Amino acid sequence: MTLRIYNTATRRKEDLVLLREGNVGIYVCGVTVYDLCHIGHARSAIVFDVLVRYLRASGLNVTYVRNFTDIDDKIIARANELAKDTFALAQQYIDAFRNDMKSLGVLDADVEPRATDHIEGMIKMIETLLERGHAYQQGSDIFFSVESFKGYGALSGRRLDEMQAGSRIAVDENKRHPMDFVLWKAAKPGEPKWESPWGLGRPGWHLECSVMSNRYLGVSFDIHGGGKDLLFPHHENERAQSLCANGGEFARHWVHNGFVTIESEKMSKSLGNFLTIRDALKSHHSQVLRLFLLSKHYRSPIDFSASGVEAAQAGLVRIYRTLERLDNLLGPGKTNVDNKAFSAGDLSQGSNEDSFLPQFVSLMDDDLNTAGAIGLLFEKVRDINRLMDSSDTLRDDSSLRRLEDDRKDILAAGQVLGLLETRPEQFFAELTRPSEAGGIDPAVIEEMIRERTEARAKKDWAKADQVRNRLKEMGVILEDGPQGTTWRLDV
RNA sequence: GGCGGCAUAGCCAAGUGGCUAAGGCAGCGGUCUGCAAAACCGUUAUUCACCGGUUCGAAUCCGGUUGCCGCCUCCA
Repeated sequence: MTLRIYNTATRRKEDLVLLREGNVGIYVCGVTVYDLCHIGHARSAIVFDVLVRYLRASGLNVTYVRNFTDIDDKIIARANELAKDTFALAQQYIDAFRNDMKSLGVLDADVEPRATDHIEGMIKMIETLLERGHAYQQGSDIFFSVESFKGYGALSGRRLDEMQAGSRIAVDENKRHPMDFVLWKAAKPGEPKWESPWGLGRPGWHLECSVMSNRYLGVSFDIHGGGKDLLFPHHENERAQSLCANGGEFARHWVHNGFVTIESEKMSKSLGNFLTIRDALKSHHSQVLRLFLLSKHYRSPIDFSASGVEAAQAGLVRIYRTLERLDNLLGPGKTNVDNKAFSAGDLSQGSNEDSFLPQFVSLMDDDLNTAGAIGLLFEKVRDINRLMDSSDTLRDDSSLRRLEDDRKDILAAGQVLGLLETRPEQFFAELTRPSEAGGIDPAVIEEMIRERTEARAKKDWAKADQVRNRLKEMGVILEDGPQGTTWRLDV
């Protein structure tokens, strides 16, 4: 596997060349914990979740760091609004984040550090920046001097003289250059504060990521990720500080995911058009949301719409129906497949380039083309159904073996995408739970089916159809098969 | 003002120099079924916003036009 992934810093797809062979260090900017997460956060988390799952499945040893920013202006503002303690507020939303991520099937990062646990490191870093002439003090505030770093702007592709600093927000008059940013802020009364050589205060944004990535991954590491909106100023500033204080390369590869829009507009609180993960999960199954969010390339904007998610659900139902058929034919499949399924050795064994997994790998290797990979999954599903439809399959050993292999393959691919990890019957049960399945009594359904079966035996089709229609109105679909009649809720 | 992105069927969406332009959803026709459901088969873009150029060959590269979006302020 050679993952080729777009590097924002060079604006090109590049081979992921690792600093230490076999190991990947990845740092992703998590969330500032002052409110519930929305589906934009979900997309970002899912994209990097898939990246990490894929790297691991390729046999790499991944160290995944995702931080919490738990001290910041917005947290303070929110805490004041609610008359709450900032730490309690942050903790509340860290817990909420963890719950939401779990619901979405997003795996925990290996390290989930918090800014407030690294104040000491931040102070040290500021001292280094001061010593090296990259920072200056104004009163009790410390600023980073963007003009002291000639590479400033290289990451986001901007030039200092082309940016319109202050066009929309007043520039702090203490700054030497309008783009200079704060490293340390003197505490105002009632704000959380820490001791420092410059008096009581708190760190500026950006600094925590520089310190924590360095602490857990080193001066130079492989991948730094986050939403596109973090590119400037956050990542630009982070990079500037880190390179000035630590040297090295900092992040070798920058990966940024695109936004989720609603009605083609970026979600924002001022427009009131943002949807929390919780609310989204009330009306949609988590795997449906995942499939939906992965069905477009991660760098493009994706528009969240009810019809789009419903289409994703219809597609996922199709896959699960096929898995259910496979289970009925072959017995239940393993829910957990070998998570190293995509390492080069495994792939070369008895497979050619046209077979499913190598194709899946080549799509994923091409800048994480999950949309293409999902298309491939559907093609495989059709192949499987076709094979199961052929009448002699039931007695044909080689067909059965092939179906076993096919199932293993799609489950392996699904695992990388964080999909298909549920048993089909459980998936269908979960899918109907949020809707009004509550009013349906299985015993009543069974009785009605018995009634209909009797009518059918007497070829009383009118009565049989009447029962079918009554059930249909209740949202129950009947399926007559060789083993008798089964029922399911309409989804 | 600067920077970046996008435009592919009714809808969603891959494909970024060369076989018949993936796949999903929706629709229509068929197979199966007493009728259905599910599944399968067929069908729905001679064409990829528009104009010009490069090339033996372009949805794919280059230039221009139009439209939409994002960033330059906190944001995943």
